[in-house]
Amino acid sequence: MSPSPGLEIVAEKLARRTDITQHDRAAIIALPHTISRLRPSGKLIGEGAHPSHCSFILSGFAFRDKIVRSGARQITAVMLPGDFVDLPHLFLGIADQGVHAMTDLVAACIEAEPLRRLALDHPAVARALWVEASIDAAINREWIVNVGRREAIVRVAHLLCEFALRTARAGLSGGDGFELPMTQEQMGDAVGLTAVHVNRVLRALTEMGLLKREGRFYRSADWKRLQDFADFSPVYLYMEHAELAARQQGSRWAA
Amino acid sequence: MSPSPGLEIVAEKLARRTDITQHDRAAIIALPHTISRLRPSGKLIGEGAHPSHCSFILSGFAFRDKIVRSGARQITAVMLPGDFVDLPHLFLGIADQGVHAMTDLVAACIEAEPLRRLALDHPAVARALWVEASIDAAINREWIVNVGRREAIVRVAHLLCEFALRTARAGLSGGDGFELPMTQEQMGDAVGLTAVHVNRVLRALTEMGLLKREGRFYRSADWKRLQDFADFSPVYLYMEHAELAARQQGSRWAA
DNA sequence: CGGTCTCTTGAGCAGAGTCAATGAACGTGG
DNA sequence: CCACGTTCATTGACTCTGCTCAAGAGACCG
Repeated sequence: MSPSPGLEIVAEKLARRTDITQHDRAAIIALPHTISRLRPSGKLIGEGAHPSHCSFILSGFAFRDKIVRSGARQITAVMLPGDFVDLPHLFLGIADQGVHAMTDLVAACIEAEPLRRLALDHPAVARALWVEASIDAAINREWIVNVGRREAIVRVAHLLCEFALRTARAGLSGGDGFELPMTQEQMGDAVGLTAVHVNRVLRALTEMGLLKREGRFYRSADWKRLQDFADFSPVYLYMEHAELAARQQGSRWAA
Repeated sequence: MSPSPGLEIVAEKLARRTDITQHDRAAIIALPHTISRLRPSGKLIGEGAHPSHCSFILSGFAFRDKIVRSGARQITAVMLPGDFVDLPHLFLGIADQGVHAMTDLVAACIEAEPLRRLALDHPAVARALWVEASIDAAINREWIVNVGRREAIVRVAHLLCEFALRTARAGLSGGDGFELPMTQEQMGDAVGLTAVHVNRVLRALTEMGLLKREGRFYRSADWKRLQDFADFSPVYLYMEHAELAARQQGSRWAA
């Protein structure tokens, strides 16, 4: 826990979608915070906890989950560098879900109360945070659809399409594919399948020529065709127009 | 569309969780709006539309849904009187989902831009709306879990438990049960099952003595036991303490 | 009184789960 | 440097939950 790397990157992130004044920016950077480093499966927040801070991911992946009575886990969200981890709980007292590191993780833990005050006193910041929270919720809704009404192979394809775009937006996609640092068990927990079935379905996608895998690195020879197969439309990610146009045209890693 | 019934009730709703000044209250009531009446399945917002207003339900039920390629529908949320319909889209340009009336519906359609301005200029209002949006999202997350990781009969029981509390909070629960004006097909679309299977599962719940049905009116002889069976914990509804205590003790309709 | 919508129930099927075993990759301690 | 334990990926055989197809019965409406 060192207070070294500043919150400039948080201000950057918020400024990407919303006009932020220099004054707002300074207020963001001045927020009290610590830097926290976690190992895979390390706990950021426990289910039922009263979070006193709101984390922002600097590097690594994290996920939110809930455990059902049978012991099964459902992952409700995966967060990438540049995502806020705790926005859903910022104005609710209790976390209704746990948050864990998926990989080695570095996060800026911003104290919640100052952040709430900042949001309420700075309309532009409020707006920017609100948009982030709204997108978080939009992804939740798409996941309900994915888990509820698509067959297994389409679900997994959809998950891959989502992360293709999100990793690209986070600057993690090298150009012709992306690394998705989830075990097949975690993928199953995200889309409501067992790890065994995820494995079979990944094989099927590969055999169909829609996907290439090397470990956890995923490529597609025909990105557009995978999106079609996956019933994937990126609207719910609410990406900035420029970004989306670039991705859609395949400037990054579509064939 | 008549501007008659005022927005006092919206101010009330927001004041239930957050302290709102008289000034805030006046600003809310002054928001430009119309009253709209819809028949079942009438459209409030189409998927892909650019909503220019944010509705608040005065009476009746509404739901949000998305259609997948196969033509199947997934309901992502059901809204009751006192719920905001469009909060998830307020600061996003496009609606990623459709919103329809489930029953005869009366809603106050508040113009979006003035509402946004109000929220940004009045911190207490922003906070109140943010909390509402956060609860909306919390329900989404619980639905992901329900659809992804619970077996059919538990899913349906969970849905019933949720609406037992939410209808009670909305003042719709008569005392010993509640009316849930959804067809079994809609229930299936909400929990990721077919109508046929919902029917079978409702029968099973009845035969287990956990549920009594008369048309769409649902009762339980042992509310606590149904909650246990349903793996239901009301935390995610973030009800006010007083409400929750009352419900939990069965002062309304638990046996 | 016919048409439509919803609920109900049966019979058979299949998609995804369970159980189990094997192998690869990796880290760790001797 | 190697033996071992752990985690993850992979594959097969079998099971079962929930789906599909189909048909009938009320209820309601024009």
